[in-house]
Amino acid sequence: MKQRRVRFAPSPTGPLHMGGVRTALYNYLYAKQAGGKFILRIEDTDSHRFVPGSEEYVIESLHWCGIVPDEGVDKDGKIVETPCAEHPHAPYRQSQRKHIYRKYAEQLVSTGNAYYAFDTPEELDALRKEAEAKKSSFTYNYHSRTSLKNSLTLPAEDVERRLAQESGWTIRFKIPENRVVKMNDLIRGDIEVNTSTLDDKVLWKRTDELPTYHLANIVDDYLMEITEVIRGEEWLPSLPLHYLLYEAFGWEENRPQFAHLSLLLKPDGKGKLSKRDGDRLGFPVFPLQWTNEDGEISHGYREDGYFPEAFVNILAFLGWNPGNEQEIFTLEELIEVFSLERVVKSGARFNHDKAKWYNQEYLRRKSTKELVKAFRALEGERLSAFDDNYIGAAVELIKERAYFVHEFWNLCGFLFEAPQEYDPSGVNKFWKDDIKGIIPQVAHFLENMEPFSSNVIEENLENLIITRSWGMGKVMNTLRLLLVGRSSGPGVADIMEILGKKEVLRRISNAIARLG
RNA sequence: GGCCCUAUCGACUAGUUGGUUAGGUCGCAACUCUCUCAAGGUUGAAACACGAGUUCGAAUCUCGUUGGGGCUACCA
Repeated sequence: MKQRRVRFAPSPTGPLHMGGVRTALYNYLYAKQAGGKFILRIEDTDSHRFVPGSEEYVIESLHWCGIVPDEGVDKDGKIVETPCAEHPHAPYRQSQRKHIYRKYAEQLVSTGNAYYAFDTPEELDALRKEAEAKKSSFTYNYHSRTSLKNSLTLPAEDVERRLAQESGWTIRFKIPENRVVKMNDLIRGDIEVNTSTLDDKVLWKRTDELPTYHLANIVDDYLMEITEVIRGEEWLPSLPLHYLLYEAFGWEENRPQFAHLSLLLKPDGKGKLSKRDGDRLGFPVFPLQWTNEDGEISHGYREDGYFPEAFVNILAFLGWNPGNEQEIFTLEELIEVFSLERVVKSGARFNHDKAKWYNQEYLRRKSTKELVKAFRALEGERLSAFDDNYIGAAVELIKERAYFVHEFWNLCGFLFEAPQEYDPSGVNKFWKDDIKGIIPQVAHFLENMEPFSSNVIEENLENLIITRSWGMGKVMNTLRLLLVGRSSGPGVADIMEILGKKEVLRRISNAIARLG
């Protein structure tokens, strides 16, 4: 079997959305499992919508996820522009392949599969508005093209003159009339469409003298020897055109197989997931943070504290499952078990809670060493006076209660800074006259405790409290309040062990002094 | 409007050759553990969109309806 070659082909019109990352991921998994190549190609044939920085954003996003292209991007993370052994099909940016497409577009005209059209955008707009007024719609097709300005209707000399004189003309594909195109999709099975419902799509644009997606895409997939096209469902309606193009070029033998992925839907309401949903519902829709030209910041999974492994896992399970009950998969494991047959056909709704759960699962799987490093990266200054062992003990105490590393400080900051104030409702509830007499006795008892370890503290303290009939809850909750300033948190004995005897006694006496 | 795709708990989904108490995960609830809050453990509520048809028997096959999604640009 020949080598599998798949591609991810985003257009640089802004930040890559998580749905795009999922498409890239599925392509990557498919390629890696088959021992094939994953290619990145930049489809920048729309000069008007180009957004600076989006190409770099795509590459950085994929890199963060560990979805690294085999072809199209060099070791420095740049799109390859000149062919070499590893990147034989360069350039991988379509704007730099313009000369290639022109030839193929004209080939289609000469074989009668396409024609020059001279209608201006304004003329076509007018026709659309006119049709709209009559509650119908204008379509450039077998029916209407006979009455429009193109090389099919105009005399040959007129066409010659226009091609020579006029700067603007487009090339349109001549969709055959009343034929059934039989297609196959790896996920959806057989699909049939009658060509009479299709329109004569523009293949070559007059406005920026570049091919449209349809032409560039087919030519590049052919030239780059792509074997499977795994892309979003929004392309399904143009699949018949793409089939027809392969046929018109005589490339049917080399036509890739297609797989159309369902779209990611809004968590609530209607429609597909969009940029705005993230801000509205409080979760990121982009892998990495993005700042647009107006300075507006969109959240990114990376900056919001998601681990890339978790993000990849979340994406993989949005529209695919392994068929068993395992939910946590590394990239390597996903490569092993992924299959297009198990991709779900209907759209998947993103769920923020489940995404957080995934991150929590990955957080729990991290070693203390890794978490200490991540914690330091986030809270460097506040932790600088403490060594890794101390921070490690703190992390181990609270890691089970966190979804994200950025929650660590709130969960265990009291181990690094003595409380500045005491939760008023806790004070109100616990700091009563009887306990005021008990706490100094407890402090005195702790002074002589050796070793000052969680188990010893727990056991002895419990004995003391029970013997004196003080009440476990009352004493322990008060101690927690005095030690950390709050009435909730980890076990008191565990907190004491990490703080150490000296600090514990200091905090208790400070608290007594402060609270009176 | 037209064309195409799609339809199982609130969400993600299993259920690939028709026969299951329709399973799992997130979330939710209760109980439990417990010095608090989490976490953990146990349990529970929760779904085959609807209508025909085929069949002894349909979540599963067929048709229709309805819902959802996409496309309908000289955007991708």
